[in-house]
Amino acid sequence: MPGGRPRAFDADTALDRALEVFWRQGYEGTSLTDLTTAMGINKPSLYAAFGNKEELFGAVLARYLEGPGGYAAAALDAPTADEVVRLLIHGAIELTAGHGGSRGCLCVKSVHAGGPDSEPVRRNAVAVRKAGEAALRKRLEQADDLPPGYTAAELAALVHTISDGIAVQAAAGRTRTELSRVADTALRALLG
Amino acid sequence: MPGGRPRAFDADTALDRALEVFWRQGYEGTSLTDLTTAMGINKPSLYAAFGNKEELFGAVLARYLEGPGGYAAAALDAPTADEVVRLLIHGAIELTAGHGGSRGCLCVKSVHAGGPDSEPVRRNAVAVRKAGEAALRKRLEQADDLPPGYTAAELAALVHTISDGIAVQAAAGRTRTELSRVADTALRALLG
DNA sequence: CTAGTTTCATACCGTTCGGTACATAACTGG
DNA sequence: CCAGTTATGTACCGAACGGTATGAAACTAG
Repeated sequence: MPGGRPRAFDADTALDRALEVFWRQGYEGTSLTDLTTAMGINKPSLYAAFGNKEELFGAVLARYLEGPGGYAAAALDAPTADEVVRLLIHGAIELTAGHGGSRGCLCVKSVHAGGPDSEPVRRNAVAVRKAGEAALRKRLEQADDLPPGYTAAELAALVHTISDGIAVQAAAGRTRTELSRVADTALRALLG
Repeated sequence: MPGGRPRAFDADTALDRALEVFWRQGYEGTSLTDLTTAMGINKPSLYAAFGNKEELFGAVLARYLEGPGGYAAAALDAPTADEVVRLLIHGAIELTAGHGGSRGCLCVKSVHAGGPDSEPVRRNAVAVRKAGEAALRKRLEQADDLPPGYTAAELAALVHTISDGIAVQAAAGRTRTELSRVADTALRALLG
C-alpha cells in the first residue's frame, strides 16, 4: 500500500560521514550542523532517519565497532593467546594512529564526554568497553597457552589498559612509528 | 593612590572549585553557569579575575599540575629508576581513581576535547604531556640503574602510555582496588 | 566628606544549540 | 488522475551558550 517519496541519500554512507565527524570531534564537540553538513542532508532528514543526536551516536558507535574496531573481535580467533595479544595491540595502533583526520579511539573519547547531557553516551561507551574486555578474558580463560605469570583476568585488564594508553597517545599526536616502538617495548615486557 | 572595592571571594579557592568542575565534566562539558555556580561568583567577577573560559582553564590546568598532579614531578626525585616508575604508576592510580566526584585525569580528558573551539585547550594539554614525558626521559637517561632491556626513551614512553591507560580505565569506572591489581601486573611485567 | 578606583549584582547582548512545524515534492497503489 | 504516504527544504522554536554594558556598592587617598 505505501510508497512515499524515496530518500535522496544512502543511510549507510551518511552514517559513515557521521562516524568521521564524531570520531574527529567527539560527541560534545560535534554539533548538528557539523553532522548535517558532513552527511549532506538536512536536519529533518537526520531526525527522520536516525532519531536524534544521541541515537545517531549509538548507531555510529555500533558501526565503529563492527567496522574500524572489528579487528578486536577478529583477534580473538587467533590460534595462540600470545598472538591474540599481539593482534590487539597492533590493531589498536592501526585504529588510532590516524584514519583520515581522526586520531585516537572513538570509544575512549566518548568515555571522556563529561557534560551532564552526555551521560547516556558515556554509559554506552563504558558498557561496550566492559563487554569487550569480558570477551577477551573469556578467550584467555579458555586458552591452554597463557603466557606464564598471569591469570586470564589480569592479562585481559592489562592489555585493555595498554590499548587505552595507546589510544590516548595517538590522540595526543604520536605518530604511527612512535606508537609501534611503544608497542614493541610493551609486548617484549609482557610476552618476552 | 588606588584602593577599590575588595573582592568578596578568595581567588585560590575559587580556582579549586573551578578545578573540581573541569575535572569532573571536562572543558567542553562545563558551562560558565556551572563554573560560576561552583565558584560562588558571578560572571563579571570571573571575567575580571581570570580572563575568559579558556584562560581560566589554563590557570586550572597549572594548578592541577602542581597540586593533585604534583606527584609526578616529585617521583623523579626517587633514588632509583625502579622506584621512579613505581611511584609514577601508583601515583596515577591515586590521582585518577576518584578525587571527590572526579574520575580520570584532567589532562587526558582535555586531550580528548575535540570541538573546533577547544583546540587551544587541547594543544595546551598536549604540550604539558610532552613536557612531562621529556622530564621523565631525562631522569631515566641520567640513571645508572635503568631496568635491563629498555632505553630511557622507550621506558619513559611506555610508562607514560600505561599511566594514560590507567586514567582511561579510571574514567570508565574501575575501582581503586581493580586498578591496583592492573598496576601490580604491569610493574611485574616491566620491572620483574 | 569627596574624588578616584575596583568589584559587585543584574540585566542584557548576539550566536548557536538541539529539535520541530509546515508546506511542497516525489513516489505507490487504486 | 487521484488519494495516501514519505522525504525534502525552509523557516522557525525556546533554551542555553560565552561574553559584556551598566550602575550601584565598597574601599583608599587626600
